[in-house]
This record gives sequence, structure tokens and C-alpha cells, in this order.
Amino acid sequence: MTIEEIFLFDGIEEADKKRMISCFNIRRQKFDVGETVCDFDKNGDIIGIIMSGNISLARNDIAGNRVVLENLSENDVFGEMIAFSDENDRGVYAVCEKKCEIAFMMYEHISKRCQNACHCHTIAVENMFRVVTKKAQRLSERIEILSNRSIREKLLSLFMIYSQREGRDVFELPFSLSYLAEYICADRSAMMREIRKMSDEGLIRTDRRKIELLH
Amino acid sequence: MTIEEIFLFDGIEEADKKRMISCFNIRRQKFDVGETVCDFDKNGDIIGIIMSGNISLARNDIAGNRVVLENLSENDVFGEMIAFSDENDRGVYAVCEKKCEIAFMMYEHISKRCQNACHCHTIAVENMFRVVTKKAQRLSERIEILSNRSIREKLLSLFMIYSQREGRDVFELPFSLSYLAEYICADRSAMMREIRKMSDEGLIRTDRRKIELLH
DNA sequence: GAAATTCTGTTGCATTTGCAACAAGGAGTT
DNA sequence: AACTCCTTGTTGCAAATGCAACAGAATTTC
Repeated sequence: MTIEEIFLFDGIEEADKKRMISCFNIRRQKFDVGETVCDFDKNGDIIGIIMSGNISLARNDIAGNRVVLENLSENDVFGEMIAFSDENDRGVYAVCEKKCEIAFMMYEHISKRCQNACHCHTIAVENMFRVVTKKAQRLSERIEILSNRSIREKLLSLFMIYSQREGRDVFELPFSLSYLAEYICADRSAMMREIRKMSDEGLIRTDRRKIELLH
Repeated sequence: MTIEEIFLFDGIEEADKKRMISCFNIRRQKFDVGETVCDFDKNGDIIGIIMSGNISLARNDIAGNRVVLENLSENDVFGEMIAFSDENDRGVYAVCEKKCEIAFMMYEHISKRCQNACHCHTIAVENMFRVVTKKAQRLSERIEILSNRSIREKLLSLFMIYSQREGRDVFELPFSLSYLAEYICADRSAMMREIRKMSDEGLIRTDRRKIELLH
């Protein structure tokens, strides 16, 4: 993926696009699995756009557990200005999950008006708006899942979402069961136990990541 | 609060503002406690801005429990386009918590360009962007709280956020303890028990909604 | 000011969950 | 083939949690 293809510049003419790119002062950087992509304690005003690969935003809680806040892939945006409250989120960082390339830029280039490219700026803000809206939707969806009190309800809630998304009762999770447990904020073994119980009771049928909702 | 004071029009000149308001075709409506403000099953393309009072966005889960997704007050925005995924969120509705007045408008008036008021439109989108960003921050904050596995950790996480926000170790929750339990998605009695335990262990000192973080 | 409603606080008990620990299977590497 | 790493799957046990039910305090409503 090239910088010109970033969603931020969708709908902007080539000439203007080139102008903006040099004006935005974008820095590209590659990362390997496990590397820290960005530490938000030090980089409050930076935003990153994922050109390729996967990263996750995480935090280490008081007990030392890694808590995954979000998983991001191509075309997703991250940055303290976008999603974190400036005061409270000490210790949030982005870490590479799959070899990735990130485009970094300063937030103010988007938020503040650039003298030369007024119209392009407008479109860029609209593009940005669409992305943040989608992000809010995803966060909202996760809250809906997490707001269930039992592991069983969390799972059913998530399974129904994926089932509807696929349009049928059988579907395959796009991530590992370990990750699923992390996502619904439950202990993996407790989750496995619950999945087995649900199978025994005839609620679902499963084979590894393949899930079937019965009736 | 008047329509002219809505954040959406911040930074727009009076004359333009008037033009936009008539163009946006805004409908104002008052609601009493308990009334349904909006049912998103039927109103996918509407957005509402709270002029005064309080509402909450909620969903009834499979078991019939009311699950609060968000609580909103003056100047907050809600609408399916803003925060819900169009496919999965059947059964989401907004309900009045404190006598309120809402300004309703169609989403496309903001998203689509109006022939007459191009520049104003730009500013409106920027204003909207700021609000959605703040919303994403709040959702993110709640996920951080919910991602803790125990009630104790959820409480500590929330208490620390409020304590930092106030700038000191003593603070008063802006909502009831019943609501707090709903917000952290825990059983109220279990939460009360945990609060007492934490007091006994000298972690906190509490008197109703007044909380003090010790050491 | 009385009545109704909500909020705060408590307890016993059954169930769910987390934790720790282990083991088999698959994928990828050397 | 041997090795490593990660995923899936399992279990016992202690601890945390939800549920149901109750009661006094505070707040709101009429």
C-alpha cells in the first residue's frame, strides 16, 4: 500500500494529494512482531495509520496483566487524540502483532487548517470523521458484549453478531480462541468450560474456531 | 439552551447560522422521565442533540435485563450513524432520565454538502468530528474499566479515573451507587460487598457517594 | 406532611469464575 | 527429525460473583 492510497486522501485530486503529503510530513516505518509501535505516554499528539499488517493497542493493568483495548489492521487509525482521554490513560502502547508498516503524522496537520489546501483539508477531515465514527461503532459493539455479566451471555452476544455478519448460523472466528477469551475479558479455561457446557446443552456445535448456532 | 448555542454551530457567523438552521430542518421536542426519546430500529438516519436534561442509550438483552450502553447529557449527540453498527443493534433505544429537550435532525444534512453554505458546512463537520472523537474516548475509557476481571479492579480503575479528574484523592460520584453497579456491569449487592471489603482492608474510605482513595 | 419511590446497605446460598497446572496437537524452523 | 512456540482442551479447588430477599435512610411526589 502506498501513501497515496491512504483513506485520508480519498476523493482528493492527485496534484493536491501530492501537495498535502509533503505538507503533512509523513514518516513511514516498518515493525516486526512484538516491537512497540508507539508509546502514548511520550507521543500524545501523534497519529498513526496502518499501511499493512496488524497491531494491537494494549495497557498493563495494576496486576500486570496485558489488557488489549483494540486490535487494528490496514487503514485503521490510532492515536491518543483519537480515542484516549488525555489524562487517564497512562501506560497505553501500540504493539505489532503481524509484520506491519505504519504512516505517522502529527494530529494538528489534520485538525488545523493549512493555508494552501483549504478544500482538500475539508475532505480529509470528512474522511477522518468517517473513520472515527466507525471506531466508535466498534467500541460500542464491544461494550455491548462486555456488558453481559456471564461468560455464556458474552459468548452468545458475540456469536450472534458474527453469525448475522456472515448471514448464516455456521461461521469461523477470524481469531484464535485464546484471543477470543482476551477480547471478552474472561479466563480462557473458564471460557472453554462454558463452551463445552453450551455444546452439551445443545445450544451450539463447535470444532475449534468453527461455531454453529443451533436453533 | 437555544438552537443557536448548539456546539454544531460553534464558530459560524450569526447570519450563516440562521441560514443553516432553517436548512437543517431541526425539530425540537421535550420529554419526561421514562419516555422513549428515540427508537433506532425505526430511525436509522436521524441524529439527536441534547439541549437540556439527561438520556440514556439502552438495550434489552436476551434475558430481558436493561443494559445501559451510554448516558448522555447536554450537548451530547446520539444516533445510529454515529455509534451503532447498522446491522446488529436491533433493540437499541434512547430513554429520558431527566426531563429533557432534544433537537432532531437528519444525518445527511451534515454529511452531505449543502449548495449555499459550503464553508459553514466545513466548520460543522469539524465540530461534529470533535464530538465523535470525545465519544470514542469515553467508550474507550469504559472498555478499560470493563476489561478488568474483578469488581475490585473495575472499581479501582474507575475511582482512579475520577480521582485524577478531580485532582485529589477525595471525590463524590456524580451518580448513584445503583447506577455505578450498572455502569461497571456488576451486581449491586456484590459491588457493595466489595466496597465494604475494600474499606475494611484500608484501601478506601467511603460514605455513600463520597469516595476517598487511601495511599 | 404523608405517601411513594428510590437509594443504600446487608446476608445466605448456589453458581460461576479465575487460577494453576498439565497434556496433546499443529505449525513452523533449523 | 527434533525442537520450539502457540493453540486447544481439561481438571480441582478456592475465591468471587450473582441472585433473592429484606430493611432502614433519603429523596421525591402529591
